[in-house]
Parts: sequence; C-alpha cells; structure tokens
Amino acid sequence: MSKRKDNGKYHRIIAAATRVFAKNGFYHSKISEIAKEAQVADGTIYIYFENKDDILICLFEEQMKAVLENMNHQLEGMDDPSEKLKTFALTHLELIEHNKDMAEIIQVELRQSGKFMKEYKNEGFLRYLDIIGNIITEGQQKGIFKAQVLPGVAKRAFFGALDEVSRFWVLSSRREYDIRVVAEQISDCFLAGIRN
Amino acid sequence: MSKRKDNGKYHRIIAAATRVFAKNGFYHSKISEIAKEAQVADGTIYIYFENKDDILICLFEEQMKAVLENMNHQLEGMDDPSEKLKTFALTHLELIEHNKDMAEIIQVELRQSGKFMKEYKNEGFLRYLDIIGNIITEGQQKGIFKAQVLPGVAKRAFFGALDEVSRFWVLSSRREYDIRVVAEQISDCFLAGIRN
Amino acid sequence: MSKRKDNGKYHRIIAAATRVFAKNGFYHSKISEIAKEAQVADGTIYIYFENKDDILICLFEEQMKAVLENMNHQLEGMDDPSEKLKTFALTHLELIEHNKDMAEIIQVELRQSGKFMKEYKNEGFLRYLDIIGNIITEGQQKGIFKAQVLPGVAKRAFFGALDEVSRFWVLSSRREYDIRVVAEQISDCFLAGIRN
Amino acid sequence: MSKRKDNGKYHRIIAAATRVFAKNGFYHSKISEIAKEAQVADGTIYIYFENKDDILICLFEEQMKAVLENMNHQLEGMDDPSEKLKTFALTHLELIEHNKDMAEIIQVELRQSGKFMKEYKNEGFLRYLDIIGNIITEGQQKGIFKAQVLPGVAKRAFFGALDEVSRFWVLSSRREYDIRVVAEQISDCFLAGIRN
DNA sequence: TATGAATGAGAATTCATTCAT
DNA sequence: CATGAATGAATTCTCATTCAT
Repeated sequence: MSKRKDNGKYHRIIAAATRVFAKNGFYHSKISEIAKEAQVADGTIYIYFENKDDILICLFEEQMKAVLENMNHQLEGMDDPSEKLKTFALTHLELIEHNKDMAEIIQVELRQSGKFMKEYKNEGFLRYLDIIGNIITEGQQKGIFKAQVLPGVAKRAFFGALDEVSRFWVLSSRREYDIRVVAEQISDCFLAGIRN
Repeated sequence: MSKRKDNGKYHRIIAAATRVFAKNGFYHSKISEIAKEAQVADGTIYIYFENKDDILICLFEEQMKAVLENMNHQLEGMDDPSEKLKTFALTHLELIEHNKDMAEIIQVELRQSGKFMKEYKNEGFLRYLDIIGNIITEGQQKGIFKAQVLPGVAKRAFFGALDEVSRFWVLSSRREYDIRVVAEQISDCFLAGIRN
Repeated sequence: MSKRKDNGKYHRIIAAATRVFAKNGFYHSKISEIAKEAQVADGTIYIYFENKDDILICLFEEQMKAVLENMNHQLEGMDDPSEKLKTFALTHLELIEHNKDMAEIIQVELRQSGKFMKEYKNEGFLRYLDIIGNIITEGQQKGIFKAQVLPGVAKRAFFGALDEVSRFWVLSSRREYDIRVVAEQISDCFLAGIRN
Repeated sequence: MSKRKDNGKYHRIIAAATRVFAKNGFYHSKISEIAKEAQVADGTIYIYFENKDDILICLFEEQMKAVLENMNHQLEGMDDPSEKLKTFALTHLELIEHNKDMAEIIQVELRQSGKFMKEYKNEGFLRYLDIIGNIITEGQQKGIFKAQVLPGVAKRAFFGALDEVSRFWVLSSRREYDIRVVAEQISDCFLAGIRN
C-alpha cells in the first residue's frame, strides 16, 4: 500500500493523541504536540486524518470497536442473564482500569457538545448500551427479571452507575476500593432491584 | 474573587453565559457573544469575572448552591430514608427538566478536564453526592438498608444512574418516557437492591 | 464614532496595503507586513476588513470611486466629444503616472481570476469604461463619429490601448516617452479612426 | 533548464497545467491537481520542471512560440502593411477564441507581478509586439502610414485594443459580437487613424 | 525515470484580555 | 464603573518540494 515506511503511522498517531488528549484535554492539545509524540511531522497527521476533530472521532470509534468486541467475547457462551450483567460490570471496570487515558477521553472529552455529540451520532456507544438492554430483555423473557422494568431506562441506569463510579476512579487516580468489590456491589444491587 | 457588586449585571452575565455555553459549548463560546447576550460591553465582563474559566466556575457554583438548597428543602422534614431517595430522584430529574441549559453545561462542559476538574475541587458536587451518601448511611443505621452496601460506591452509582438517564434527556431533547416514571423506576430498583 | 484613537486606521491600512501589494504582489504579501506598514496590530486589520481578499476589493473600490470622480470632474463642462476623449486619455495617463502603486495593483493584481474577477462584478471599472462609451455614443448622435462604430467594442479598444501603454509604463518604470505625447498619439489616432 | 526528455509527459503536464491554471488561477492551483490531471505522480512533475513557477513560464514560452510561428505564417507572403494589420487582428482574436484556457492564463496570470514579470523578461511577448511594430515601420517607409506615429507606442496601443476586447471575451464567456466584426472594427479604426 | 508518502515552513485568522477614555 | 477598539500570542492547516524505494 505504500512505497516508503508507514510504520503504523495511523495507529501511532491515535496512540499519541490518546495520551495527549488525556493529559491536556482536547481543546488544550496542540496538533504539534501529538505529532511530536507520534514522531511524525505535523503535516503527516493530515494525511491520515481530516482535522483535529477527526482524530478524536476516529480515536473513539477505533476504541469502541475494540471495547465492543471484547465485551461480546466475554459474554460469549454465557446463558444466565444475571451472570452476564455481573460480567458486564466487571469487564467494564477492568477496561477502565487498564485504559485510564482512553477512559478519560471517552468520559470527559467525548461528552462535549461543542459541535460534537449533537451531530455525531455515537453508534458505538449506543450498541454498547444495547448489550445491557438485550441482557435485560432476555432476562424478562426468561421470567427472571421483573416485567415492568423499562429496558431503555434500566440500561442507561446500569451503565450510568458504572460510569460515574469509574469517573471517580479515573479522575481521582487513587484506588479507594477494589474493582471487583465495586463491580459486585453495583451488579448485586442492580440485580436485586430488577430480579423477580 | 469576583466582585459581586450587584446591579443585575453579574446575574445577567451568568444567565447569558448559561445560554451561550449550552448552545455552543464552552470552547466554542466567545466572550463577545456572552457580552452581547447580556447587553453588556466585552470589557464589563472582566469587572465581574476573572476570565472565561471563572465564568464557568461561578456559573456552576451559583447553580450548585441553588440546587443544594432546593434539594435540602425538599428533603426537610422527611424521616424515611426510602422516601428521601425517591424524593431525591424525582427532584433531580425535575431540576434537569426545568433547567436544560444548566443541565447540559454541568453534565457536558464541567466534566471537561482541560485544566479543569482536575484542579478545580468541585465541592458543591461532592456535597450533592453526600446528600445521597448520608441518606444511605442513615438507612443503614436504622437497619433498613443492607449493612454491606458501601455508601461511597452506592451514592455514586445512584447519582450516575440518574445522571446518565438525564443526559439522554438533555441531549436527545425528545421525551420518550415520563419523568415521574423514570424517577420511580430508578429509585424503586435501587431501593429493592439495597433494602434489607 | 470611537472612544480610543482610530487615527484613520482604515485608510492607513488601505494605504499600507497599496504599497505592499504593489511591491510583492497580492499573493506574496503578508498580512503582518501590511500591519507593520500601517503601524497597526495584525488583528486590527480584521476589525476593518473581512479578510485579505477584502482588503484588495476595498482598496480597489475606494480608488475607483476617486478615479471616477476625478475623471467626471475633468470632463465636466466639456461639450466636444473629441475634446472629451483627448482629456480622458491624458487624465488617465496622468493618473497612472501619479499613482504607480495603485496602477500596478489594478492592472496586475485585480486581473487575477483566482476566485476573483470571475465572481467579483467590478462595477467601478464598468462605469469607467462607460464614460468612454457614452462619449462615443454622444459623438455619433452629433454626427461627429462614424455611425457604424460599435461603442461596446470601441470603448474597450480605446481603454485597452491606454492601458497597455501604461502597463509598459508602470512595469518598466523608465519613461521613454512623454505622457502628453503618448496621450495625444493615442487619442489622435483613435479620433482619426472614428471621426466622420 | 527543464529537461525536455520527451515521452509525452512533458506536454501532458503543460496541457494539464493549462487547464488547471485557467480554472483556478495560478495561486489556487495545486501541483497535485495538475499531476492528477496529467496522470502523473506529483514527483514526476519535478523531473520536467524546476518548480511551480517554472511550469507557468514554460507553458507561456511553449505557447508563445506556437503563437509567433502561427502569426508569422499567416503574414507570410503578404505585402500590404494594411492587410497585414487586418490579418494580425483577425488571427489574434481567432487564436483567443480557440484557446480560451491559454488566453486566460496569458492575460490574467502572466500579468501578475508577484516575483514574476518584473524579473522574467518576457521575450516572446516582446517579439509578438514587434511584429506589429515592424508592420507599422514598414508602412511608414512605404509612405502609407503617418510618419509622426511612434511605432513603440502604436504597437502597444494596437495590441492593447485587441487584448482588452478579448479579455472581455474570455472572462465574460458570452459572445456578444462576432469575432470577424470586432477584428474589422479595430483594424479599420486603427488604420484610419494612422494612414496618410 | 517514476512514484507518492512524508515533510515542515509558513500564514491567515481568531479571540481572550487590556486599558485609554 | 463601563466601554469597545486595539492588541498580538497562539494554532490549525496547506501545499510545494524532497527522496527512499
């Protein structure tokens, strides 16, 4: 595909941007800093990305793809909806723990509206939410979960609980509680709340 | 640090900024637009605020103060921790519903790290969370809530659930579910999860 | 109209741009150089002009207005179309001689198409041409000039003759012929050509 | 200075550049667009041309050579200076009509000073002008044209008249008058003006 | 010769902030 | 206190040119 190098420049830039955005925030990050971090010329970035915004979007989609695959892989072969939710919670928090930079960007930067989010239909995220929604629906069909629970609300509530807990994690950077304990508390509570 | 020599101007600027920030996002909002919206000269803003960041912080604290007062007022005279949590949920969502601009800013803009959050110790928010924490502790002391629940985790989980649901609200701008139903679903589920 | 200075900044910028554009050509002129030449900050230019292109357009229109007024003033009170044409030629060349910078810009820069000319309907110039056209028509009505001459062609031919001669002037910067002689040669030849 | 190792590539680039420059103007044309239009790699252009400026210069000289040859060929065998001038006018306008792209570049782009024209001694053009000059001198020697006419001025006036008329042609793209009529009007007028 | 990915100098433009009035 | 014209630092993005293949 190329004559000269190309030593994974695309991914090097994504990786560099992840670090830089996490450190400074999107709006305080300079293209030149990302370029330096990626060991690439400023102009090179514009070969691989449309503009600064595009880096953030690609970064997010790239990551969301991996996150979705990983989550689906973890849930594969599971039958019990309750177990699935527990696994979801633990997997999510572990992910956050192991990708603090990424987590911070997703939680903090990508939530910005500023010509973002509003127009950018965040499909990856919606599919992530739907994994939870589907588990809940499945549980209701199996008669395990209360029928009156609204999956559209519950999936957001469950995700929101995990997210807020992990935001605390990411931003505070001190680990007050063990991740397994936190995951358990949240999934147990939630399950107790929706189980018949 | 900002001179609060009222006159109306201070609050007019806060109100204008709320609208402008909500519309464009913090980083895409211009001081000059806020000034125009507040019917004030650009320079005047610097009499009442240190700089652009300061507007956002003041805006947030001003609002947080009101939110806290309102919430405490709603909970005043209540005894049953379960009722309190239900009231918290409903009050929070009603607040969001009636202050979309404000809600968007708090949820979206203030979460930005970019030289924010990290240094800015968001005490108002922490006190808001502690209202939930205190209710849970109280419930545990009364033997109503499970003792093994960690209030530090649970308060964030509960808030996170409400917050994610309301973000959906704010950003989507369509009202798929009734607020009272949503509040009930979340508090019922949570209560079922932590009650003995 | 202003609190602080404003010492003719608009015209100072126009004047500076005239010099800078004439020296470097439009595309090799930097805003910062114009700013320095005008003793103004770079940003100040954007208070008075939309962008770099706008400077050139305003510069041209400003000048065209003056040129038109001057020409109309010179022709005022004249009756004989032949005399008028002679006066036009002399006035035009004198103008060029006294405003070399301006002349160079109009002749060279403004002719650029590059997103220019094509869209920018150059009304000032058209009105300038029409002065010639009207003189010719008038002469034809008076029976002095040949009826078969097409004013729409002749006005351009006459102007083109003057223009090409003066381009030579401007670009060569050496004065091979006296301006009065040149003006006379051209108007005499042209008049001999169209007179009955 | 440019290697003319033909292959077709050299002329393909010239032809592509002609189209691209005419469409966008020199400064808004990108090497990469010319390369694409010529079906050649960007780098290949630098094998045949020194730099972007060089393309324009070569383009111009290449064209001027053809124009000169064509004009000399048309005038070959003619004796009467008047006939020659008429032929010059018609040939010139026909050329413009059949090479609008080329015409636009010569008229518009090449007139730019921008580190051009001033240093670039445009010999082709001067020789083109001299064809006119020589015809006039010849006519004067034969006693047909007025002796007091300055050939150095008259050649520019005649060319300028044709040029301005054809600029109108090129830029307006609508054909208000027939080319033969226009050529006739201009040469007739000019001849009437200089003939004894 | 031919290629086209990579380079990086360069410039236009923005906008928070200041300060003379 | 209020104003808003002026400032100029800061940053994105472009594109001619190079050079390893």
